[in-house]
Amino acid sequence: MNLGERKKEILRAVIDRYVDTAEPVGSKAIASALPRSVSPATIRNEMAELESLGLLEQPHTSAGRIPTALGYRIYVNELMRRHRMSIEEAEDINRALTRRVAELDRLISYAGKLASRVTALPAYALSVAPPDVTAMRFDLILVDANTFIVVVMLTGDTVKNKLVHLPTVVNQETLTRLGALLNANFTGVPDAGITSALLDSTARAAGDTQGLTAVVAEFLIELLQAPPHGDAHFTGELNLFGYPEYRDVNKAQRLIEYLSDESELLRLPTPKGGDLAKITIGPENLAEELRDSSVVVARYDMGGDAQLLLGVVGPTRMDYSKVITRLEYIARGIATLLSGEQTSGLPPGATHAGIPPHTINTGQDKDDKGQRSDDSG
Amino acid sequence: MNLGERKKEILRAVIDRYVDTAEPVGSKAIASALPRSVSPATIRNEMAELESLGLLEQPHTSAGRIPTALGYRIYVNELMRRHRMSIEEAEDINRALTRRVAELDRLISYAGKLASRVTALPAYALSVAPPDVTAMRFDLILVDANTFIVVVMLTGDTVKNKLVHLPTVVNQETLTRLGALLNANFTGVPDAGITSALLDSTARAAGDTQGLTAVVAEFLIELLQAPPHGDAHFTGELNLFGYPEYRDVNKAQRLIEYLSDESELLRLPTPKGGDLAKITIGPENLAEELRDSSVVVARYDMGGDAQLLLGVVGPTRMDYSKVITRLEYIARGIATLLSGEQTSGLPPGATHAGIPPHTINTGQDKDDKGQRSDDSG
DNA sequence: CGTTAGCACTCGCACGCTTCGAGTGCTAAA
DNA sequence: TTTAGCACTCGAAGCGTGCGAGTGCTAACG
Repeated sequence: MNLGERKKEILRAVIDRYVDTAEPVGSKAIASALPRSVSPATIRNEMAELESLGLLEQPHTSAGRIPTALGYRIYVNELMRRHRMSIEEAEDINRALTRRVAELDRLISYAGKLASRVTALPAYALSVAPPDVTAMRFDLILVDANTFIVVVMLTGDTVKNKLVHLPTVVNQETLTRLGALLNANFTGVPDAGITSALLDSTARAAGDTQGLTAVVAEFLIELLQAPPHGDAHFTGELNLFGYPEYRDVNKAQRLIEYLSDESELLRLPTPKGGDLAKITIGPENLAEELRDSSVVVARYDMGGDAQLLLGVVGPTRMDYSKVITRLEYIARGIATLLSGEQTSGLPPGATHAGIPPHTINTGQDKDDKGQRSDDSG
Repeated sequence: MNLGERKKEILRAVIDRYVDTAEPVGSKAIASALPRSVSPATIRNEMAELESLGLLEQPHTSAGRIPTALGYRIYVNELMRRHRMSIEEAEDINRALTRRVAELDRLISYAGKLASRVTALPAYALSVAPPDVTAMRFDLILVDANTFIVVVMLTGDTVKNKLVHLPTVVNQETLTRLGALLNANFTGVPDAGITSALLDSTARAAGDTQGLTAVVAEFLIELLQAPPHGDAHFTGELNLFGYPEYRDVNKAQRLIEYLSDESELLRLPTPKGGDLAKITIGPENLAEELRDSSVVVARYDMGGDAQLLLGVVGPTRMDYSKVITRLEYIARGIATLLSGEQTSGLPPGATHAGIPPHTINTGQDKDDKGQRSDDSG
């Protein structure tokens, strides 16, 4: 899209103002907002052209203009000024992050909450685990005659346990033997590798006639499959009601219901390749339910194939620049926390001063001509 | 409150209808709804008296009547017909319950979801654990030179674990000794019993110079304190928007925000003494935020001091009878699942046929004259 | 030829008025 | 004590009007 310089300024001004007020903006307002002094009439002519290019539209004759999805696209790809967080804000986030160092699950969900808070939008957080989670070691702990605990350590420093009550009596010997066999046969084995043949042979070798092997295997399979590809958390739904575009409660409700389904979250747009973030505007969304909302997602790679995805959903009229900056900042902070020391104190990469300027990547899948911009001012 | 028979019928009729329609009900509607045939004028006279008794009110002069909080109170205590669930409904709930047998946390939270679904109201579920959770056994598992897993089994068949990375090297010997000492010194000890003197002596005896004892103790304290008195789950917020009394989004939002705070959930009204359920109507609520909503909560004792609380929050105009029946049914089902077999299949006490008629206890703390009724008609 | 002033026109919105009807209280008769 | 009749109240819905923000078009200007 090659627009004249003035058209760009006008489009940007219209969007900036519309993002602020949620009301159609007229020629007069733009005229007084532009640095160069032009008359409203000139603006009107330009706006008429921007409209015929499909970047602006009028809700009705006699109203001002509002941006179309395409208009936002151009804005995001070419026009948007990179938002810089204030030091206070960065410190606020840092403080929120340092306070919480807990298990992965909680940290991820907390990231979502934090994102929601700082963007004033509903947010979600996904940790996309490497698809090849496997067990690393097994321990079976005899508690009493018919109770034992299975402790399974998985790749990624995750430990899970389960208390098993049996209708029959177990002895330490069987348990020890089974433990050794599990460690020998089941570590490093993916979901699909757990065949009934393997189960049978293990059970026989362990002298297990009580189905212990099956119980453990079932638990293991549950662990390997359970979060299909990671944890999904969605929070901050209520923020939606703060925006006039969701004044219609049913509309908001439909959206929230859609997003409350974990499996849908996993299907949301994801930044691919070298992109750190992805903005999907209104009708660019594949899901019907998102067609008049936008999704902004930041990705952070946590070593291996593990990724952290942190996203928000909101009206197409959102402050993409602020949102994306904040999401990236949090994702980076969380990821560094995870990969770095377990001790508290924010890792250097996540301090305000330490953030390097970085690419805004706002890939759009269909008819994405690969525009990218590194607008640093 | 001693009302004439006809006044009771009228009050009941007004409430039944208002619960249905959410609109002021007039004399004519009542006249045609009552079994005995009376003219609207008579009803009007009676309604005027009910109004002067403070049981009904008029939103404005020329509208019909709506019940006051006191009116609901009388209704709930004396007039309400006990709702009987249909077999289909009971089976629906049974089915939902049998499908889910998981860890306590999840089961409780699932109970909330289910309650919310069957009542079409926001719901919460609390498992109020006996205040005396303690550790029952410890196991320390050496993973590699500077990593080990702590497995703690708590009262109530809960098992928790934590992976500990150390900056230094541990050996199996230290770990074994520490494990034995933990089992000797820390089992059955409540939160407050974990003194630094105990820590010191244990560490010394174990030959622990690396602070392992402290790490484990910290984890233990976290476990013993963490859920101040159990887990709280709140779900189904969105249901609120289905009711005209929460058409004002801000009002709904305030309520939801209030209830999203776990610590507030713990402070909600609780059935005490012999009561199985408690209904708190509008201004009877202590919390300002609940003053124009009602809370219905069912309790189920799960052996020991452990309780399951299952509640919903909604407009004062709610179908108390249906709601209370359903909550009790679910609470009973869940509690039986928990205390009963781990295997699936609903315990006998929770089948439809098996539910004995039981007391409706709708205690009201202030000026509760102890009315109770076992209206089984 | 781009820019701008002027002007007629459009159209949503807020305001005030009217009508309608459900429901009431009161009175007087059954 | 109940009921028919009646005047009255008052919110909700419908309708016309005026207002104002904003537009597109035309014609003049540099």
